[in-house]
Amino acid sequence: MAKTPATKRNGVKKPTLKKPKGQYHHGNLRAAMIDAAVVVLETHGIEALTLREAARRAGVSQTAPYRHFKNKEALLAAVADDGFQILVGDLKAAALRYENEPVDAATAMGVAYIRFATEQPARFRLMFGWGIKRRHEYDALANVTEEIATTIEGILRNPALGIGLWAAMHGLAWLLIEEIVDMGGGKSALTSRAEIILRSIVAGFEGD
Amino acid sequence: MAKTPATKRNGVKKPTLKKPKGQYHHGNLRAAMIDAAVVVLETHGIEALTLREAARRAGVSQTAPYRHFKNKEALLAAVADDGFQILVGDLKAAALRYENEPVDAATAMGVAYIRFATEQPARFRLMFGWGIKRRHEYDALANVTEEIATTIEGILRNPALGIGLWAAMHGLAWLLIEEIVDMGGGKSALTSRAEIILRSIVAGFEGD
DNA sequence: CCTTGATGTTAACGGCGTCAAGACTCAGAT
DNA sequence: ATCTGAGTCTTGACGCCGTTAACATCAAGG
Repeated sequence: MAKTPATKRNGVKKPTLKKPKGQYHHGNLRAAMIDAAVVVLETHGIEALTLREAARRAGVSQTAPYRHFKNKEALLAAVADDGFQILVGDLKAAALRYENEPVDAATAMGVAYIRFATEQPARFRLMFGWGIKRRHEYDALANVTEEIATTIEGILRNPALGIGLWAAMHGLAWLLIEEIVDMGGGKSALTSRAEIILRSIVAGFEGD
Repeated sequence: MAKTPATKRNGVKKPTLKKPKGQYHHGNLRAAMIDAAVVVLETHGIEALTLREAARRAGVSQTAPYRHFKNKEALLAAVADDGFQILVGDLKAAALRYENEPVDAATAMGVAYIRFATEQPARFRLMFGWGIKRRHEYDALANVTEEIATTIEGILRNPALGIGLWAAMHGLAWLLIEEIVDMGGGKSALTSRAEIILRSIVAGFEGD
């Protein structure tokens, strides 16, 4: 949904985090909870992300969030959806830079995908590692994953292979953030090596 | 480590589950805990997998497992490692069926990978969705992922692309079990469609 | 001003992971 | 035969968690 973006990609100001003390109402607790959740997620991992901790950081009591989220899962869904909005924006931007050049466009999308994952690994895991039934209970999530699929498919000459491209991007991202494979070097080395792999996969698709 | 397999792949008998009642000692609590954990995992999902529940199913008190596992995470690691042993066996068997035919062998491995994931999705998620630091704290896990990597690389003419193949297999498996993409049809249709995608990726690698 | 609905607080419940202290069992040394 | 000690399991307790119920506060419109 991301009705309230709260903090932009490189947000200049964070309008709402802690409740103005002395005031009974917070003002924008929903957004503040999402922000707090994202911070906890990336700094202390998902196991440290508890409803109570996020509420503490927002400066409200532990049960206040229930006015804005049905339960903990709903907060996680909001955080995930927020991330998906950013991701889909990144992917579209990457594709747009190489119109009519499928191989370059697909490779750029893959690089963007992997950059997102490595920059916010915990959030990325939350977005995709969630168990089955959940996802379909939140319309926003189902919609945005659909959007990613069509974005990817729109790049290739043979859209049916979109799944393959997504799978390759996703698998590579996942193996990297879980540190199951490592590709040596710093961040730039990682990106360039990932690009090589992605390009060879895409080339296979495009018959080049 | 999987020192005590407890239940074989298609285990004919389960020697140890509940503690023989009236007896003080269980006899094989470590294996029984792993078995119980696997059952809970696949029937009620990972969020239902608690130390106390597994202990209940094994018929012991909630703290008995601490004699065999340092903490909950150690139990999960054992379950994961058990799964990895099965997976690596499946992969090697698939590769062995098509010696000297890289494309077929790699495709077969991919199919085996996806079959494992779709047959035991919760366990598969546990094995790979674990957060970073953990994995390196358990030698067995680091070793077996290494083994998978070399198994995959051994198939291709250009071993450097092993990462790409693993990524493709893994990503496809993940998108399927999370039901982010669906490939229609029943199980056999899924397998055959997955095979097509995998083959086109592998073909790109092998320059065929 | 007074009602009303939205938003926040306090108190409490059961379940969880974990620790500390004690009870049971059994193999081997005396 | 008995003692002993290591290994195993139990009971009891602690703090944290998600969640609910009952109550308090605030903002806005009649």
